[in-house]
Amino acid sequence: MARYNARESERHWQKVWDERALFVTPRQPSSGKPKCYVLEMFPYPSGRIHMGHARNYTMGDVIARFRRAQGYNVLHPMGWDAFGLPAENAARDKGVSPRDWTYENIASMRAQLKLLGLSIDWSREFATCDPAYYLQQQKLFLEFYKAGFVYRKEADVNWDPVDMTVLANEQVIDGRGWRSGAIVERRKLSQWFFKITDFSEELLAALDTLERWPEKVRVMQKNWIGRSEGLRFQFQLSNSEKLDVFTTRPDTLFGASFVALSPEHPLAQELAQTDKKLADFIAECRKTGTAEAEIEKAEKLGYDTGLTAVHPFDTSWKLKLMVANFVLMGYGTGAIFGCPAHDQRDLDFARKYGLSVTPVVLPSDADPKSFVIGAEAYTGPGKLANSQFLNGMTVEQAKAEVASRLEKAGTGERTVNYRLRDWLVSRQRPWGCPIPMVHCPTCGVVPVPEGALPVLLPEKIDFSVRGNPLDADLDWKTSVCPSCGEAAVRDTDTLDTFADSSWYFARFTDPASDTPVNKHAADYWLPVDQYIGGIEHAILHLLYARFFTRAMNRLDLVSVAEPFAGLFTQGMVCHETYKDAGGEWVSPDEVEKRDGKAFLRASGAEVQIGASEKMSKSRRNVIAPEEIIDVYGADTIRWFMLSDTPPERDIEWTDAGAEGCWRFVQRVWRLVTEPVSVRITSIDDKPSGNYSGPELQLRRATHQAIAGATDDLNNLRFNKAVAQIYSLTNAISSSDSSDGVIKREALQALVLLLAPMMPHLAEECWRALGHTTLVAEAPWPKHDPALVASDFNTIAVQVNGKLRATMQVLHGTSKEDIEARAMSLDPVVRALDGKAPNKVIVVLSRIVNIVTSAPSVEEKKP
RNA sequence: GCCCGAGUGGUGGAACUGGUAGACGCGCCGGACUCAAAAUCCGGUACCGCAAGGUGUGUCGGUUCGAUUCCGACCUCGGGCACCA
Repeated sequence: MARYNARESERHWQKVWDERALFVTPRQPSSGKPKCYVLEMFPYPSGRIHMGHARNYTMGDVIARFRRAQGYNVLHPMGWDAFGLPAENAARDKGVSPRDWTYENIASMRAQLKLLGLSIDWSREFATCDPAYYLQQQKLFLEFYKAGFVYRKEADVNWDPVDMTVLANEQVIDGRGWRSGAIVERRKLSQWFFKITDFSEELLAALDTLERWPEKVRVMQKNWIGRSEGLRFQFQLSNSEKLDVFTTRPDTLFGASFVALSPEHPLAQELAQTDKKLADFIAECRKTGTAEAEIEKAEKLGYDTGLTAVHPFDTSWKLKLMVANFVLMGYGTGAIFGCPAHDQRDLDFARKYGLSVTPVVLPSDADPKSFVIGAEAYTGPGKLANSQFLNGMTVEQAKAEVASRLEKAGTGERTVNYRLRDWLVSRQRPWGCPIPMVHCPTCGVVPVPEGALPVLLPEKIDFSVRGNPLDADLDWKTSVCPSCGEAAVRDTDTLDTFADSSWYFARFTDPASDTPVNKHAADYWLPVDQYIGGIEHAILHLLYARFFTRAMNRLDLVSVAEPFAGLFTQGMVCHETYKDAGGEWVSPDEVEKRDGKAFLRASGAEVQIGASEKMSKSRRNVIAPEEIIDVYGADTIRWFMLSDTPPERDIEWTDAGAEGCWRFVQRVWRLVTEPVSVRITSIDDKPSGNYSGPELQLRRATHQAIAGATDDLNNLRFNKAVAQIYSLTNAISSSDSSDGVIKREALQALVLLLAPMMPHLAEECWRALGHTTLVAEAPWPKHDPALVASDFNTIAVQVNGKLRATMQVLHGTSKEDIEARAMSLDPVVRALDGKAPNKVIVVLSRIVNIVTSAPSVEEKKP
């Protein structure tokens, strides 16, 4: 029998699926079927598909094919997140246009993806750099603008000096730009923002409704939004101004020993105008970076303004007004009152400047007379002390009391503060969606009228200029004011590319719509039932997409508020790393492995085997998917990605594993096609009547595999579904049954279960079994519950909790009979050694535990 | 520092609501077929022990007839957040 020729078969079946437009989802999906929208995070067209893509898209494809077989209307589209800096860098380095570079990459990546045999509806494909797409995005931007979800303001922003653009807070990691790794600088610029903070509360609250999201992602978003409840109130200052502060600990107000402003606080700035030393101090503070390490070792520094603040409950009590480097302008009001006894930062500060430290919350076990604060602030619960009318209250009671008194006095208000800040979306980059705004000297900022859209990018972008090429392109930049008709200039910034990916899933539901979203189509398909991608987007993309969906929902463009009902974050693909004697990274294809050691293929010199790490160019441990497809075929790589490792964990690519997958492909093919004494019968034959012996055994294995694999796929446990299929394969090849009908039933089930995972092999086997239809169109097999439950149970027999024997017991046997049988077993008799059982526990169909005596104290000790 | 998650054979990993720890894969060992090899097939494979048996799920303790699973403390690794008042 000929070996399975993956290359030929895969090409053939891909052509057949394509010709029959099998995966093209109709515009009018058949009614009466449930819908299922399966989506993987769309790729950036870097030029090549990597193993991470292969894993991601294989998982999505398995779900899409599985749901299709189960009778769902499935939507499974693909597109390209096509704006972004790599295209600009390529353009600058190679002198090509970013557009050509991007579309060429898309063409080659599309071809590579198609080799994987994915069940994708390619008729819905688009790239975010298509003018047809960004036209709709500009419309959406203007709708957001009209609704007040977009605004422009001057603010201190994060400037990435390498990528030459501003960045959103989410894109600054440890003080560095997320792409370039450059330390970001602070600049005061006028920029566009999306008002994501309007949605803080609902973005937070709705996290609890996202039951099919990983807990981890929900926690990360929760922390990022950072809700804290507290009190905002006013201090009367000695210069007769008023100062707003925010606190989460109003209960500690009688422990206050100073009031502090952020160096960036307007009042601090104002005072600095007439106070040279303060101006110097503020300048000094600005120098401190925002990187983690710097903050860690940064000393608490303060400057006494000479002003004082009046304590809200005691007009004779004056608190020093300081400017302190650790007070952030971006949180709360940019001003605080310091209570050193109960806040570590305030304590460090107070010790340095000799300010008073009065404990006002005492732990329940503390002696009020002797309780003092040492080097550590006390932040735990307790009773109030040294606090006039608050004395004796709990922290909660005192918080409420202070809040209501200040609210009554009209100088305070209970508020909720969020860490989340508005999303800065302006980018000083030319390869992005132009912001459809015009700046007119007389009318100010004016939106481009819808009829004048799209604002197209220029045909040619000149990268030789300094700064943003769009800004330097006078032809492009020069425009007229839509309002007064006079000369004006375009906004030369483009939108953050994360905006592009914040609504593409809605666009896929009708990519030809002449409005951003066809509400009818979107309402049918949304939310995405299963979204799959990397954990690295836990905050960035996933938070932005949630915001966009909510904003679109408020504008009645879509009915859903949440875009992704189910989210799955898959692990990375790793590979061993190698270093030569000189410490240089060595690529796996230069390496030969023998006896657990690695040698250079060329010279035979031994190389050091390092840790398994994420495949990356810098470590040279990349395996290209197309090379594997070329040797073994797509089904092998797909099977590898699904086997063994749970999908959320990192998987290690190994040659041995790949060969094992390839051997399994051949094994299935042999099993289906090899000549056997019992020729499997016609496709219409179905098992009937009662079977026993090997026939019953094989039928059981078949139906258990169907039940198990179905359950595993429903729960995205691909590795376990794979194990079920292996078990069924073993059962078929070792079966003694000579009944062709039973064998056909088993083989068909095997092929059907295999179909979502190894679709090409499955088609080939399906045909070999005599079918003229496609397995891709065959319904998912159903198990017979009677065959999954066995008549017999294997019951474990323990003596004093230790396993001594097992026995086969007919279903329905009484406890008494089970106990009697257990007692008569040889190993049990031996273990009992004449002792009478004290107690016998019988759990039907599971276990018998014979206890001779309650373990004495001695016995329990080791 | 705070918040998550994970520690199981040589290895990737199974074990449903506490009930036979190690399914399934990889690797390894032995055998068959072969002149030989590849491929394939059969058997074995947690550890100690000839066996009976004993020991084993990061460590220590607890609850229980029974704990990988529940509780407490700790150790290690991974991830996230971090001057957020």
